[in-house]
Amino acid sequence: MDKSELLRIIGKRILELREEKNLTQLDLAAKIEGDFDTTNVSRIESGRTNPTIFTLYRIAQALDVKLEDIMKIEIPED
Amino acid sequence: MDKSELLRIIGKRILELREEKNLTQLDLAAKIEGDFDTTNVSRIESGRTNPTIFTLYRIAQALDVKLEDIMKIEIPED
DNA sequence: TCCATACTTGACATTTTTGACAAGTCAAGA
DNA sequence: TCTTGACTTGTCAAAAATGTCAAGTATGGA
Repeated sequence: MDKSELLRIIGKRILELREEKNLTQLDLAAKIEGDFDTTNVSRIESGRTNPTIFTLYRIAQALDVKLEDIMKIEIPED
Repeated sequence: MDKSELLRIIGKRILELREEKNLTQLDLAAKIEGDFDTTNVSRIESGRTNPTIFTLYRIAQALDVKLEDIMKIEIPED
């Protein structure tokens, strides 16, 4: 799996989790610890950025899920 | 959990996985797809840097574990 | 049609990761 | 002691994430 595919999958997973909670990007950004903008949510969900683990951790916290839940992705065998 | 604690935990987990496989930092760096230096392994294992998800993914691949296995950390309740 | 909401996209400055190299520490063994 | 291997730490440039704002698109409702 290449970088862009990984980022798309992670982003899609975050989008799914956010929609499960019925949150808008604005709601999510507001729940995230520290400064966070809907711009970043959009960029991450659409796979246009390669977030750091701390950024993902803050997102996981705001979504009330574990960090590993965001990583539970069906990784195509290479 | 604050940022530095998260990074220390993730780093420790990678160190554990690497030692389970009896790899040196040099071995690991060499197995990682694309360019990777032992400097980076050291910085990540010691929690001095906040790696991107793609970097962690490449490390997971080199360690033959799933990305989520690196994230399976006992998260202290806040 | 107009408006509001939700989201995307572009631009920008700041900060940080990444990749590379050199030098330093530290421990084990000849 | 000297050397080797493993790892750490500092510096540096290049690339990229982050944070912020503004503008654009799209949809649905009044």
